[in-house]
Amino acid sequence: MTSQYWVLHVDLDQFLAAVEILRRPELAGRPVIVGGKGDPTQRAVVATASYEARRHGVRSGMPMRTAAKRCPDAVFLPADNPHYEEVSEEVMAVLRAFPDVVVEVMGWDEAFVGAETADPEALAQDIRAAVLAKTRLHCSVGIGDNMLRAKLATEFAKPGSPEPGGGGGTFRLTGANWVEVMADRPTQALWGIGAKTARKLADRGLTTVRELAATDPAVLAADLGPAMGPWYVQLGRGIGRARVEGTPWVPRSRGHETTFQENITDWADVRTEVAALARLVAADIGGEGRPAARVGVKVRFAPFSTYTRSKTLDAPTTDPDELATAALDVLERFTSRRPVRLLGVKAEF
DNA sequence: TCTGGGGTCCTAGGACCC
DNA sequence: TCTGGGGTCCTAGGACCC
Repeated sequence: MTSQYWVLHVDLDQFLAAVEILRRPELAGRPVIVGGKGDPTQRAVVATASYEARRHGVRSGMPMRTAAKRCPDAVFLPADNPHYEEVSEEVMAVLRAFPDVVVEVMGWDEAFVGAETADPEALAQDIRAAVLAKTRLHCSVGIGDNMLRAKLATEFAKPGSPEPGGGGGTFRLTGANWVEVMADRPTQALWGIGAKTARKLADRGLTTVRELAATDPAVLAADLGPAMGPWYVQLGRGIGRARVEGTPWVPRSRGHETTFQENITDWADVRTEVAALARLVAADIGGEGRPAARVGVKVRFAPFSTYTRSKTLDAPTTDPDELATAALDVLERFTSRRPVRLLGVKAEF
């Protein structure tokens, strides 16, 4: 066997729920739902549902209230982000400990691994075994000849995948089986095409990956934008970035936002909250030593209409007073005084 | 289904400049 | 003066992802 470059996509199974079950083993086998403050009557959404909860139709992103209706017997737990961050770091350290691999972290619970190997399935199994041994967490690994295919392959590796040959913890998706596995699926199965774009494509007669792949990129460029149009066609053809990048990520922005349990009706309170959010952001970017060049404010009025305003600062700053003043200036550009559901402040570098 | 919080990138129009 | 063309920055919004 000859060695070649492979992309592996490592994705922890039901990460937040699995971490909580490790802390409280008596929860094993029970439907566990992690999200918000763990109170299903509050304004919050599900961050992760255990497989048992998913069997009742609970999904991430679903309002906690809805989850409670679908699965009243579930154990609801608050999201403990600092802990998940710590556990995630342990997992990433296990990946980085493999010799001659490049690791690109995509979130708490997933990462790409680039490696030169003759046997990517063996490497995938080694990774799964090492992660399990060192962290007691299970993961699935997608194997691909680029990042797009590796990422999509993971879904077929996951426990319970109905794909023939799938569900076994690893799955390989390359140019060799792309058409067989993907061509008849809806365009939304692709990583980067959501509900809105899938509908736009369907309006143009493109419902399957096969149809998208056969489209002239120039036609979609004129229609859906010079970058996005051709990119969608590339997605349909299974084309994506081939090399995993190990260089550390430099954030472009840093922000905080809050949804209030009760809408705010007094504009003086809105101003107070915006100033507080700006100081939170200032603390973050001050700690990172990166001054903000722009400040943005987001306001979501009840029931759910969202607007943003922003401005470029005269000079970049990390000063909390300056950032709070700038955020309040930007806030003044909102003229509506309807009840406010959410406020956010963001710094751009 | 009464819809979190953290982000990224793209698009398009207008301002402004040469 | 009825009027070019290119480039860049600013801003708001949209879509997507974890």
